[in-house]
Amino acid sequence: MKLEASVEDTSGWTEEDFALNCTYIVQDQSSDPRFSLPRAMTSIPRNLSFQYNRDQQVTGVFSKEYIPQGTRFGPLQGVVYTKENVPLHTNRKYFWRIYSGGQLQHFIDGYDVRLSNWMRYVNPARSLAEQNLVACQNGPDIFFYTLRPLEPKQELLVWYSPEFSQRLCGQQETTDSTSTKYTSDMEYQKPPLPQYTYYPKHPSNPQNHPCDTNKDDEEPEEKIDIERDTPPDTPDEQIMDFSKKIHKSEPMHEKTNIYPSLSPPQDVPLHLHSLYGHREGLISSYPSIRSPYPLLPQYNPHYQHMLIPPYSPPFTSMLPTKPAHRYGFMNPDGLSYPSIPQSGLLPVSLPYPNTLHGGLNERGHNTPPRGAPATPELSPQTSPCQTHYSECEEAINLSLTTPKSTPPPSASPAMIPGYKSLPYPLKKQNGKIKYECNVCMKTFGQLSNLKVHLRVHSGERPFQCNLCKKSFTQLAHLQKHHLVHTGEKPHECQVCHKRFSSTSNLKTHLRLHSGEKPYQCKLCGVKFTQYIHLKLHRRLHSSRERLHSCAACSRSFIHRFSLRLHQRCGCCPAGRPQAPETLRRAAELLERFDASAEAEALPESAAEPQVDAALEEWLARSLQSGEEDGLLRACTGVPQQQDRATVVHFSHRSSIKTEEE
DNA sequence: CTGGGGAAGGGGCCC
DNA sequence: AGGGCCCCTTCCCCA
Repeated sequence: MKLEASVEDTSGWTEEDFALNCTYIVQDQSSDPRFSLPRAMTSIPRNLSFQYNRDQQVTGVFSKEYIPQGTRFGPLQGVVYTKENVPLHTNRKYFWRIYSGGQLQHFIDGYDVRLSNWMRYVNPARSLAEQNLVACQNGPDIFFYTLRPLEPKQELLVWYSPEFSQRLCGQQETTDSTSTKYTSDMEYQKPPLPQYTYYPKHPSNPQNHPCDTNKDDEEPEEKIDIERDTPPDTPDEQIMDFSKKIHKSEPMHEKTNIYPSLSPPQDVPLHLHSLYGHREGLISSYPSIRSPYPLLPQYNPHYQHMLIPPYSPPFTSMLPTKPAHRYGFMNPDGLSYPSIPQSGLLPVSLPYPNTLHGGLNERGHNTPPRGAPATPELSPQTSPCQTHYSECEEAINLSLTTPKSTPPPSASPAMIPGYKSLPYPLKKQNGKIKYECNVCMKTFGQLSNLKVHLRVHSGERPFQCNLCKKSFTQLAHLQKHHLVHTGEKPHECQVCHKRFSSTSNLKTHLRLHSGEKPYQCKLCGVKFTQYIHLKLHRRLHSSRERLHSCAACSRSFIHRFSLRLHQRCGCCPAGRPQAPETLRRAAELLERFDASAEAEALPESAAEPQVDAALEEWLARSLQSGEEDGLLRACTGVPQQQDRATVVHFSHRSSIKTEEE
């Protein structure tokens, strides 16, 4: 497997390959039931945005920021039907077929905007060149994977994986026969294309979408369609439902020309062929040609009975072995949502800023087990006719929380050092297998540790406090947090019997009794029980202006006499040559003296003997606390005394150590 | 302003 | 995979 940061060639990948090699998981946003907008609108991940037309209808889905290759979106959500319980008059434009063991198992219907997710709005790619998403069935779910990195403001354009196309085409006959089983009263007429089947017409049965509990919701959609002067998006007329949206300035005939293998029906102008045809699956919101042919006999009324769409990938490299079929576009967006304030942005009713991190999450619960085939048999099954909700609801809800940093994967490519298409690159260190984070290159001995670590980058916080809604990356953190609400303090100090919520805090507290101060200032030797106190203390030193700089090297000092010492003792690289390690340690010690109380007490104009005396004093004090100083004395020429013989011993130490008090 | 103490969160390792 | 634990870090408040 390739590990370089280049874009991986996925042309030979199976659906399982996409599942196993995907690096980033983008989950839907949770839909707050208080929102008036449907789930299809509110579920859009934060790193994506809708594009709207003048009528505030969704015309496409765009990236808001850089999205790496190997990012997974989904699963597609909608109403689940089995073959047997598909309502006869349901609109099949948003049907996706789920197969198991080569057999059609059920459909996921994205028609109902309240029960489907944002993926219904993703437009199909019109060419291999512009395709950047591939639709794959993993288990019982359909996911979209990025085939290549998406730049900000790039439209998401999807097409089926080769396997997907194969299944769809391979099932044509099977499903044809299935469909005809319950079409006794249909007006059968041979379709113009051999792949078509017919849908039974039941004019007397006004059955609606089974989950359309509120019929009022349905009406505005139809009304808007009519107002657009386009055919209503009803089962009876859906085939006439071409889009009202203008897609860029590209003329339609260019689109059709992209797919010369698609066989358009006769009697229809070529440029209109792409407007009709898809009855299920990938349908387009592109469009926008108002038909100069108000009556298209070959589509109406017979096409309205069509059950099986002519699935056909538009790209030769993805073409199945079966003959190519027609490829067309229809408008999936027959809906209008009022009060969308800004096009291209999330609805303002969402309770979070749309600029937040893109929600690139770690591989979620939906992911098939690594190394195991992503088959329906291995994945949880969804019962028929129930809303196909994500199994990651918990994590989705948590995505509403605000991680402190933007996940690097959503940043520019340059900020993703060594981005790889493999989720967990393996490394061998000392004979042991290490799992490497492909964002920060940190390695882990256990895969589970890496997975937890990845939440640092993804921003995923799967564990939410049900009291304050704060969320955490680890369950233990949530459990610890819960003590805040209960007031429980399980850890008691055996000395003063004060209680603490965590062992860490108890341990810090115990230092007060033991006198331990592990954090020492390198410059002045002051010690602290907590690191933060040392950090705050250091600021005092750094705030001192170092006005006396060495002309020969980059070092500067608070005091002029320190600079003189620096030049005299050979600490300056330009002076007496010293071994690099000796030089470093001498410079370090001089810096400490420069910041010491003894140096502070000296006047800037202090003569050399005065400075030497102060240095000697500082050394004595340092020695009392066990600090190393011999080297500095040797360097500075301060006369050695017998009682300081220990400095020779100390000079052998490799670094400044704090002696326990 | 600085030092000091506690509260709480976050990352990682081990089992 | 996930729980438990440890360590580190930061924030806040007070003297």
